[in-house]
Amino acid sequence: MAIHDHHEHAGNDLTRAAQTTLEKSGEQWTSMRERVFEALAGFDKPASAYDIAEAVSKAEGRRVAANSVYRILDLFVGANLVRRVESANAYVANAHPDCLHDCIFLVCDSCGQTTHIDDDAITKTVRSAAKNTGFSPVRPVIEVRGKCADCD
Amino acid sequence: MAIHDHHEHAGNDLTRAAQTTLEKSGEQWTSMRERVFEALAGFDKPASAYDIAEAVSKAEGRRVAANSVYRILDLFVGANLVRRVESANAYVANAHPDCLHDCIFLVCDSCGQTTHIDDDAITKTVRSAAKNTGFSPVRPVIEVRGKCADCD
DNA sequence: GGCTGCGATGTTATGTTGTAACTTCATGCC
DNA sequence: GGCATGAAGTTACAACATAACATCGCAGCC
Repeated sequence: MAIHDHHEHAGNDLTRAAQTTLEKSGEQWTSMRERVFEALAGFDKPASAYDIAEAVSKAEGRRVAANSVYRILDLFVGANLVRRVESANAYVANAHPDCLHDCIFLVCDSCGQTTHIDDDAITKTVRSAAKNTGFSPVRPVIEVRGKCADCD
Repeated sequence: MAIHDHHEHAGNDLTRAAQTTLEKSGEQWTSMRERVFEALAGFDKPASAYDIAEAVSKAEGRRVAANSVYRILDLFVGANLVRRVESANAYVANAHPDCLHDCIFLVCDSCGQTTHIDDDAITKTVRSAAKNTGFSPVRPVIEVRGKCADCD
């Protein structure tokens, strides 16, 4: 699937990888951050900040404000632990926070399932097409809306 | 800029082209629709539905609800008169409603200026990468965030 | 003329997503 | 203890989007 090899983390392994990556970037891995990360990783499709706030609230037995979740998500996105799916206003945990990619999301319009592919050839082409028009690309957003194999 | 040649409309010409395209798709070109289209075309960067509602309200001297604007924008997007910039929650008039493209937006994070390129080679590659994973692509969303030549 | 059907628009309300400003809490350090 | 700092809580609000229902205007028909 990916052009190069890298390790895909899952479950506790993923959480540990996230923790390591975050700490390497000089940030703390707090229990609140862990809960947010695990809540997000527990969804099988992109989750909104409010979805996460609700999940954490439930798990926690107390009210957690969306606000706090946003703060943490922003931090996570900056540290590559989490990606934002722009066309869905939602977030997904990054299965390999330890390597940096422009990534491509395939978002099913029926069921919301979102799969993630890395294709550096495509993203490089997009970046250079942008550069050719005098634009300095920072972050390509490449998402494909359509139907997943199950819904098709 | 574009891979193939097509006519870029502007000003009144663009409005007429939009009208023609919309009518060809079996919809009416009402005065309200014209006002919304012209308001959008009058912005030099992507405009939100609320921006447009405000512009039309001002031009009209009466309050126009965002709601009505959304309805018309949805119609326009469906008829290819207008494109939605997902990563900006905003809309732009399509300079050539008469031909259908997956299109690529370059969005400046500083000034909001958004330029539009058509590169069918890229979009075809993206579509086929999606197909290769069993996904049926319907609408690629390809946007590049970065800095425009002026802001760089 | 008056009735009816229909598409467009208006109106009001509400849901969802995202930020801002300020407070409180926990921890480490002096 | 007192204080600095960063995390998290609280409250308020701004921005984006949709839903439900009322009204208007016009074409077709009796």
